[in-house]
Amino acid sequence: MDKVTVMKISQLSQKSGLSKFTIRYYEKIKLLDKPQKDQSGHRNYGAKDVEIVNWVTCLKKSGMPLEKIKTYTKAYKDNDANKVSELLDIHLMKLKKQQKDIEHYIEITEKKLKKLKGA
Amino acid sequence: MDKVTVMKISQLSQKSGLSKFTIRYYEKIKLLDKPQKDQSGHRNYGAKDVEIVNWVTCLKKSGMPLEKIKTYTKAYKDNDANKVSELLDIHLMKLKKQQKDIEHYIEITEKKLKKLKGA
DNA sequence: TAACTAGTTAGAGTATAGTCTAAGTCAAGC
DNA sequence: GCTTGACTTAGACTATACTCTAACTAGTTA
Repeated sequence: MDKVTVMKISQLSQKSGLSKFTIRYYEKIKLLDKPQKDQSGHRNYGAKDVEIVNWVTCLKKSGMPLEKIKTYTKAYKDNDANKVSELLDIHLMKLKKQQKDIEHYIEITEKKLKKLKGA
Repeated sequence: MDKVTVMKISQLSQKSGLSKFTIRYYEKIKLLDKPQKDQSGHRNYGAKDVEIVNWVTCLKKSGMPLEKIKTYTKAYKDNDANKVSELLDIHLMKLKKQQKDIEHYIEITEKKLKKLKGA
């Protein structure tokens, strides 16, 4: 049998951009599952974990609080497709609202700048 | 002389959407100036204060931390137009990055949803 | 074998941004 | 003149999300 991608916490940290502290913290608050450990008790992560962590980061960066992300990943792990779509639909609406807000803030900021530089 | 708009903290709270606690908190951390007080020691706010608070809210909602907002409002009060434009330019760039990121997250989310609903 | 590196744990500490409480003052209406 | 309601203060408390420390272990390298 050939080896599947297996990595320790440092590599997952590098790949995901999250610190080792944060990864362990996410495990502590049960946002991430406890991974398998090797004979020394060190965490072993695979490609699937990278995928999950990156998706969590995506949700987090778009403003979803960790508790909500937890609900989402739970539904995901439970294969509850209905719940997942429902949550993503809501998330999508929020993103679109955010998009509008930011557009608005850009306008305001540009107006302020124009006024400032014109004066 | 006719009366200029004068309001107490409750009305400023209503007009701005910030809680009374938050307004006093912003004063405490020196984000907002101490307003004038009436004979009973109650804060009096004017139209200019509403404007400032709304602008602070705008900056905050677009992700600027309070400490940064403080720097900005300081430059604004100092009439340091150069500093203000500089800060707003940086802010604008961040907003545009945010806009791109959100666009990206919307795409990802829509893709996930399509996959989920198609399957 | 001794040092070095990377990992482990529980739990303490930090940063940011509020949020609320207790105890009090003051003006208006009944 | 007393209750009611809106205000005042200092300071304690909460929530969210990390971030780090101390004390330890296990494997590798000179």
